[in-house]
Amino acid sequence: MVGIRQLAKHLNVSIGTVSRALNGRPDVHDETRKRVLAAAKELGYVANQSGRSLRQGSTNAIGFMIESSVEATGNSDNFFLGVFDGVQQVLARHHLDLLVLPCPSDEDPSEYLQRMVARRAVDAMIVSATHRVDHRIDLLQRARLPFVTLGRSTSGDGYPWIDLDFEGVANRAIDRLVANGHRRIAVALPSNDINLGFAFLDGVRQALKRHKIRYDPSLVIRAASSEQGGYQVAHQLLAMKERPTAVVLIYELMATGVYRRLNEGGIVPGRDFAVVGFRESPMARFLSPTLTCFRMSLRDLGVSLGESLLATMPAFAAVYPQGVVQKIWPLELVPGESDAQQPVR
Amino acid sequence: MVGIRQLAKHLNVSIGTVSRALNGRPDVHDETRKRVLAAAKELGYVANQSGRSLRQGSTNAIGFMIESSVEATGNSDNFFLGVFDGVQQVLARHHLDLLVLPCPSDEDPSEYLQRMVARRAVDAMIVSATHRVDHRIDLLQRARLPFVTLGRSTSGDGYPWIDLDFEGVANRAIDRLVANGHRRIAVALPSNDINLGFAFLDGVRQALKRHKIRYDPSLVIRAASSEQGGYQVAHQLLAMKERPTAVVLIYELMATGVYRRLNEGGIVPGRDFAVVGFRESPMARFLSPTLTCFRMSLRDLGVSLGESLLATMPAFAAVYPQGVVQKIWPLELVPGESDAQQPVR
DNA sequence: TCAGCTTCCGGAAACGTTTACAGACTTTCC
DNA sequence: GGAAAGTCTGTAAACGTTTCCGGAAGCTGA
Repeated sequence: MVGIRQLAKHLNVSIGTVSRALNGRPDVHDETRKRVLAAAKELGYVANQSGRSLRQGSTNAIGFMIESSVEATGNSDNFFLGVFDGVQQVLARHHLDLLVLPCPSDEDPSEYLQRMVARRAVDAMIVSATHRVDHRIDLLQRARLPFVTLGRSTSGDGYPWIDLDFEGVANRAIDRLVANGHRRIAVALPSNDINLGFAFLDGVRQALKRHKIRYDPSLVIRAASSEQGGYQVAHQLLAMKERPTAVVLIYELMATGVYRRLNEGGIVPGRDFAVVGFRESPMARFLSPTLTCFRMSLRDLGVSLGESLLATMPAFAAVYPQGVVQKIWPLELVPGESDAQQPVR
Repeated sequence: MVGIRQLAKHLNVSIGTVSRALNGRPDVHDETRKRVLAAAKELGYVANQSGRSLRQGSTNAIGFMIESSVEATGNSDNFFLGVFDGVQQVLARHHLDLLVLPCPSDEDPSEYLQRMVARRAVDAMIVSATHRVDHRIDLLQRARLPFVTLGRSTSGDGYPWIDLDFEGVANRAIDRLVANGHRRIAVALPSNDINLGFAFLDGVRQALKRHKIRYDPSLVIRAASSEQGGYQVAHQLLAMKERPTAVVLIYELMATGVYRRLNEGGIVPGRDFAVVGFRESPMARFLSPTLTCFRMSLRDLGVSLGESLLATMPAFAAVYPQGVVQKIWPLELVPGESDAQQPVR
């Protein structure tokens, strides 16, 4: 493989000149720069990343930590692919690369992150699926590694985050259901302590209070973020003595499972039982009757994450002067038929 | 941040000794090693990856290239999450990390790969979604970077791959449909030149030949790997003058779209029109009537990919002496109701 | 003419590791 | 008792790049 030395020798210039030429430094003759660029292309030279980052102390890469276990992260129906694309769109403007770091399902997320940070393989991080208390945030702050989280947490202080508007979604979902005459409304929540569950529940309780409906903890069902989780939620609800007439789901993947269980019981969503889903996923678009849910642009979310991250990196702060971004990401209501009907009394 | 120098000074030993102790070299006193390990943990020292890989010429990381665009890859993100987990299980045994490299949707995959290879950020690569002719394979061979592809290609020569058994799946799907009395069978294929489309079509034509059914190119519909793609396939089929009685789908994401279009036309899958899907995805499990499709373990596939990759890496060839692995990955038939009925004549 | 400025380039140090080598000390064996 | 072997450690070079620094050459203006 050709290194900068071979390239320099081939051109009869010093390696310093080659480096300056390739990095767009002003103090190199235009003619020389052209020759260097041409030769680099011809010989297929690309700077060795290890050498470069050792010298510069930066890697020109940013990391996006996800979890391999769908259960843990919650989002799944092609959620991440869309977000990656948005992030990369921003990073490409600055010749930064995106490395996705999937935490193995059998490793502790904090330890995994610790390893990745310590390796200094990336200059900054996007961390998804934040928990109520999330040591990863302290860890990143201690390490002084720029980061943005996708989701909030009670840990850490004054760090940048972007969080889907779980609170708003819950509020609007309840509002719609109440407007349709429902009073006994169940909620499906995550089974772990991922933060979005708390935000969602907050929204639910706010809305119930506004509508002067007593909050009944027995109507909160915890389940996994999966089709099966949704099935179990519906199953539990149907088995209740005082059966609720509606359910609000926190995970996009739950909707199909809920529909399946309802169908098995001969119960038609939107006629006999109201369902409000979360994200309008490709899967949700298929359901019949159509699911009332909430729409967002994954790509735009990715762009926003990328820009917020750059804003926290000293090297780019001038270009993205937003400072510490803390943003609630809005979702747009997509009215469907699944919550259209009054409950049967 | 603490480097090996600070650690050495803190322990009053040389940096050489620290390095040897941490890397498990035999020529260091047990007592010393313990002290070093303890101090490293206490000070939170982890070797800087850039320095290490610069010296060793290897990065202790392997890359997994995917494409951000679902359309291009054909797989949903839950497909990859499962595979990642399997790969990591193998890599963890050798302290290798997995970096997922998502090719932006607006960048040419070969150029993206070229960049990643040239950066020398990984020691080896797994490349997914291979095309009929795929320059990435030549590129990797020229660069002498160990790699495995998920999917075959006509490019390159004697390189390791693992490919889902598209041919076998197509054969079995057709067999079942023919056994159920179908003769006019449509096939949904990818709209691009991804290799799996060719393998699938080969299988279809083999099976048709065995059953002495003429192959009718007009029954081959090309569409995107998505719910919408499936919808369009069904739409086209229903509009045909000589309407087929069955369809075999190549992408897991298509099934829901096909069902939706059939439902709209008041056509019941498995009664009025037969459908055979591809992978048994979480989504597929929900469909009603149940979808006839094919099951595989994503995690096992990941493990196999990981082991095949290590077998091609000189440093691990002794541990994984399989040599160049070329493996057809089997899928298990999951009989459903969607193809159960004889066609209406 | 020459001091001062600008433009361009080469030389060399530095980044943080690993590892070959040499050497100090201890043990073994005749 | 001394040579040989074994055990452990320190020293220093090397990996490929970027960047500071000094200096050569060309230009400007008095």
